[in-house]
Amino acid sequence: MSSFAGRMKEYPTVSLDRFDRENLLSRAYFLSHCHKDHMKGLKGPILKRKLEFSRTVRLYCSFVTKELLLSNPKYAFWEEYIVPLELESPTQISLVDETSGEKEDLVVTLLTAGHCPGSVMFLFEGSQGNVLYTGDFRLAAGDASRIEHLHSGSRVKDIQSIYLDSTFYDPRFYKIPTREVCLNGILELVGNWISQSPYHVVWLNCKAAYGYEYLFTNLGEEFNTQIHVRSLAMFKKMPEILSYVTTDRRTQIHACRHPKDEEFFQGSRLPCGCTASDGTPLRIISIKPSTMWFGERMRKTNVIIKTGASSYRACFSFHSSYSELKDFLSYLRPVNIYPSVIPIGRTLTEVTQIPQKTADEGETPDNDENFSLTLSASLSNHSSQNLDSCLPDTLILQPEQGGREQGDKRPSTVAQEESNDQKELSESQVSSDYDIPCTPESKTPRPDELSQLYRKLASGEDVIRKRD
DNA sequence: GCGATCAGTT
DNA sequence: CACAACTGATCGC
Repeated sequence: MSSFAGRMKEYPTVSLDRFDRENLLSRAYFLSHCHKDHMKGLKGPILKRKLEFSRTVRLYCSFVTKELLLSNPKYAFWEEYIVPLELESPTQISLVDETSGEKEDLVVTLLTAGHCPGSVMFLFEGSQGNVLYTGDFRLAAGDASRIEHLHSGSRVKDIQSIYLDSTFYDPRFYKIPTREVCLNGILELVGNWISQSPYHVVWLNCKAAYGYEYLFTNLGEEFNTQIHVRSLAMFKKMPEILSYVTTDRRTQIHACRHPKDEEFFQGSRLPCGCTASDGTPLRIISIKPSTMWFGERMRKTNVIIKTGASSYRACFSFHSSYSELKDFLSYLRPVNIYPSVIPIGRTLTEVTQIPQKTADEGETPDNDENFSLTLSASLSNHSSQNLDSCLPDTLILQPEQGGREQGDKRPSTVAQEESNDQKELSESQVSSDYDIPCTPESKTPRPDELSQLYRKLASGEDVIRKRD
């Protein structure tokens, strides 16, 4: 789960993967991929209202992410405000303060992230240096060296900060078999089963999320078949996926789902029924893709585990392993690293916090969403050493002063972001509605209304309707 | 009735 | 087995 609050220290007037709270004030939005935990606030009525008034605020994402997003009617209102960008195409974006007219230019480049269809990393280049926001990603060791726009000639660009998918930043997850190794294990298991008879079928027990599509296309290609899924609508403009999926259940490979499938369909059942169209009972095995990891010295890395008479787990990961993350970081050598998630299992060591906001500086929302911390604030000072030794083994959140009660399940540590010029909104304010001026006859705001709206948004005053 | 949030589950 | 999303309870409007 991403716990990133939405803004980067270097370019605080843009928001990424978060669209609520203070992100409502941003001049531009970026969506790295279409998973719901990166879309918080994206269907919010306040944001919708803001877009209707704005001439310059847009959402930037890949073409595929745009398609996936708009395939959900709840996000349809974004259509005219999305600017899809090609991968590997540096694009200049003007960040305009619509109140003052103040303008800042930023160049953004989308880099493939390998997490799910359409997933990208954002490389920002501007007055505050080069910053890489990875979103969620899975890249193999050595991949960073093959990304052109991380280089300038033959040299790696100077990276001020990386906002990192730190899901597996823990030595416990040292090694995760590569995509290819995992895929080959699954291909072999599926092939051995479905070749026995037309009534031998497999059910891929996938979570309801994008990211398994390359599994479907590879299986479809290998066995010259299609995979049964619940809906094709989201892929209708993606022929290379669409051609490998079907809603016709007469196929030997299924990834269909049913709301109650976990309870009833484990092992030897199928969400779409357990008999063939001629009435013959199907012979079903289930394969659950899930993350498997191995220690540094672990030799045996079996990517398929039998979990029952007719059920298996197969290795599959949406995120880079520890060693892949270390490889990525030691290649790019950023000055700062900001982890995007609370580490799983924390037994760890060093960490450097960015300066904390003091408790008496106005209202600080009491939540765990604004945390942000940095490891090794000065990696660049260690240039003569092996950088790997400068990277902390693990990440840990530092205890907050006057910490929480024991038994509180939330992270016991919250590092606040540095205060920006923009005023933070308190929790109660955020849940209220903005009282946005509007011309009754038309959606078009009068010029003074627009300027008034943004002045109010910027000041945090009067915009919030008071509740009693 | 809708949406947000939380705890629990897979 | 560790991720992302669904379910159901609860609360507020």
